[in-house]
Amino acid sequence: MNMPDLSQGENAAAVNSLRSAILRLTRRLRHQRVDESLSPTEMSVLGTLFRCGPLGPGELARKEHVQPPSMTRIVAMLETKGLVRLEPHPEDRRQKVVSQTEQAEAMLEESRRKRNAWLAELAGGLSEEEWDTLRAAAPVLEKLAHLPMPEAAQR
Amino acid sequence: MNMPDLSQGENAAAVNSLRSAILRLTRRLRHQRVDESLSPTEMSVLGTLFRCGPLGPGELARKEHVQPPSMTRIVAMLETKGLVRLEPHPEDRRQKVVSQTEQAEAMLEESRRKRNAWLAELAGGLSEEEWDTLRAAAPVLEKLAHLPMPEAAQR
DNA sequence: TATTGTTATACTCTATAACTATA
DNA sequence: TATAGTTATAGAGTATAACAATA
Repeated sequence: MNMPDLSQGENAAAVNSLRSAILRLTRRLRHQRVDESLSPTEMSVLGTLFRCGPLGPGELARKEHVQPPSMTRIVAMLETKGLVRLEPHPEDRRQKVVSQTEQAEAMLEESRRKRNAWLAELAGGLSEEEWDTLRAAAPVLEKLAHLPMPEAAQR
Repeated sequence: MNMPDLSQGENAAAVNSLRSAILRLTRRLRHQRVDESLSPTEMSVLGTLFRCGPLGPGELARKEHVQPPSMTRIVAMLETKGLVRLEPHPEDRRQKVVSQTEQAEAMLEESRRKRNAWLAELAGGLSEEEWDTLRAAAPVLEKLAHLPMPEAAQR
């Protein structure tokens, strides 16, 4: 196992700070999201479908770290809003396939436009160096979000 | 206003990725927190009191990006658990002052110990360079969480 | 009249348990 | 028996609206 010789104390402080920042950012995102009609997780699911293509509800649930019944609800809501299609799996009749609609693509495009406007405003508050740092951190945070967590976390 | 000449497209992609990573991490934190008896926000409030010293419920609510009634509930819960003291303000009888108890300090210490064990396990999944990136990003994310957000976000 | 905090209430998101249908 | 998904239900966390006390 790759186990670098790192300073535990500094990492603990970093994770501490990361954790509270992440919590507060989540609360801000809930209120200041660019699209009022979609919850953050619904947006996240659309993003996943955009990146990965059609997926089953179960696999979506695993990717989003949500339980299957929650994903059932989320997908149903997205279907009601016309952003997602729910079709039977061609080979296994137990499974279903969730895919984006054209409307979802248009919505993602519009949302992207709004996010750019939001960013243009926000950019005034961060220096270019700070933005560099965030750009570098984004993929690491994504990796962290997907990393299999050791059982030790429960001890 | 400090407005660096930055590449909008790259920042939009970074924020997009940050957002979904933050959402997923929040869900994981909810389940894999080191202290089972405290919600993430309760932990965050204790951390803020530790860093800033005694504060009023209103100021705590602003710092945590929560509405005042929510903070009333959180503080009441922490008081029930013996982690916080709620006293009248010496000068203004409308205000109250929330402060840590000795028990809270002991709990934070124990929680820090557990977090170190969790980190020792987690370290196997990230390279030293990735940890460097996270350490650098932590203060920027904290800043982002506290940045006054422009009205443009609602448009 | 403005400010600090609280009470009462409702909503959103997510989870667990039990169930159906298919493999 | 095992797997994919759903239904029914409950819980945690937060918000808004209305209110009380003090400035």
